[in-house]
Amino acid sequence: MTAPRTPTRNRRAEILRAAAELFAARGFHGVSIEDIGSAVGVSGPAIYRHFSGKEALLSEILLDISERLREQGARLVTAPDAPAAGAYARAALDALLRGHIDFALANPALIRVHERELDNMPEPDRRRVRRLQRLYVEEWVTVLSELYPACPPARLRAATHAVFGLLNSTPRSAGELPPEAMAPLLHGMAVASLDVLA
Amino acid sequence: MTAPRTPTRNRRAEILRAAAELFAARGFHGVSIEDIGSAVGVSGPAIYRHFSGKEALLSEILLDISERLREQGARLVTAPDAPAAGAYARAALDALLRGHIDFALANPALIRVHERELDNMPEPDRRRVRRLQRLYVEEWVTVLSELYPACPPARLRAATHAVFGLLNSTPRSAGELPPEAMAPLLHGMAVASLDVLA
DNA sequence: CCGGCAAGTTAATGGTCGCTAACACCATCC
DNA sequence: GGATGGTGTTAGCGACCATTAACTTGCCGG
Repeated sequence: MTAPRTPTRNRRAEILRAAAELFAARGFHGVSIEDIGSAVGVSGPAIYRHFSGKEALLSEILLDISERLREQGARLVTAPDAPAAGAYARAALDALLRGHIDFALANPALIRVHERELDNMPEPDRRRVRRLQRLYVEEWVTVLSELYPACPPARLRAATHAVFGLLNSTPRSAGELPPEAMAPLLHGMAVASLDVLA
Repeated sequence: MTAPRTPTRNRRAEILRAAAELFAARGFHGVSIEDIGSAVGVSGPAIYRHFSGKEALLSEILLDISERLREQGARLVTAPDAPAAGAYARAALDALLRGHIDFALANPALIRVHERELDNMPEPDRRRVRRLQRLYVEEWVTVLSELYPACPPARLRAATHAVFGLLNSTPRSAGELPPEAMAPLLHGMAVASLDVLA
């Protein structure tokens, strides 16, 4: 009765978190299975009791990140009805920004892995991640095209990628400002930068 | 007389360019010496005729990038005299932006390597690159502190990193827009985003 | 009590990789 | 024209690494 609950799930989650942290710090090829094992107090091949291989780890990490971002975006955009055409889109953009910023500030390591390690994924899953990323970008483009209807889609997409670069700077500027100061700064900078699309 | 000129220098430069491209595409640990060799039509250990090892390649690439950026920044900031206090700083920021954007658009692979591979460098050189990067950031902060004197330095530094993220999005949004359209877009977005520091 | 399963362990295997060794070619200089 | 040095080549060595095999241990249902 006092026995350890959910024995497998905890280890799985532990391993995933440790692997993400290590991948963020040293890159996929710079981390060995042994490294990941000893990071959770277990040595080497014990990982294979929970995952089919090293690539499976990366796949699960990246799929989880992409799904969380995409789902968050979809939730916020599909949600309410339209008070006034422009005001709704403005609120949706605000929500997208807030969601992305919160995620980036809370999980700088995940953002780093998401940015860097796509090409090290096995093929079937890579396509899925790319699809999710594309859908997420399209959420942004849809909202932005409502705010800036005169702007061609290619320009909206380029601006979206630029804003992602801005928001994802969190792993690089770690420690410069506390998160409570960083969040509104990034929000303000993003909104202002997008206003040149008008 | 029709013999190949500057035999060593060309090979060296060729190898550096190929290595940078490969490092950008697959990451330092994802590229083998054999890969680099065959990318320049030479096989494997021939690289060691020109470089002492794989890490030396990365060192030379990163030092070159950091020095080019820093030198460019220093040149533009130290250059002219001050017409009006604010107008000069405005021009200096414009020059910094133009320089960084031109570099990023012309060399997306180098930007990628510069962003990602610092930790794979051997220690003595890593410190030098970090110093150059810090100096480059300080150029920006100095100019910005003139434009936004009320803004605390930590905030200026965080904003600078964010703008770098925005400008360095070029490798990710490749092909969305032609460079002639991308450059003014990034310039405008950066200027606008920095204006929230006022 | 006991068979089975989940989750570890260490040892071994096969492959890749960085790097060195040993040798070959060819221009140039005395 | 022979020594020299720069630039290649292929073969081999030692290290590391992902993965598998074989074995241990402890919990838990019957």
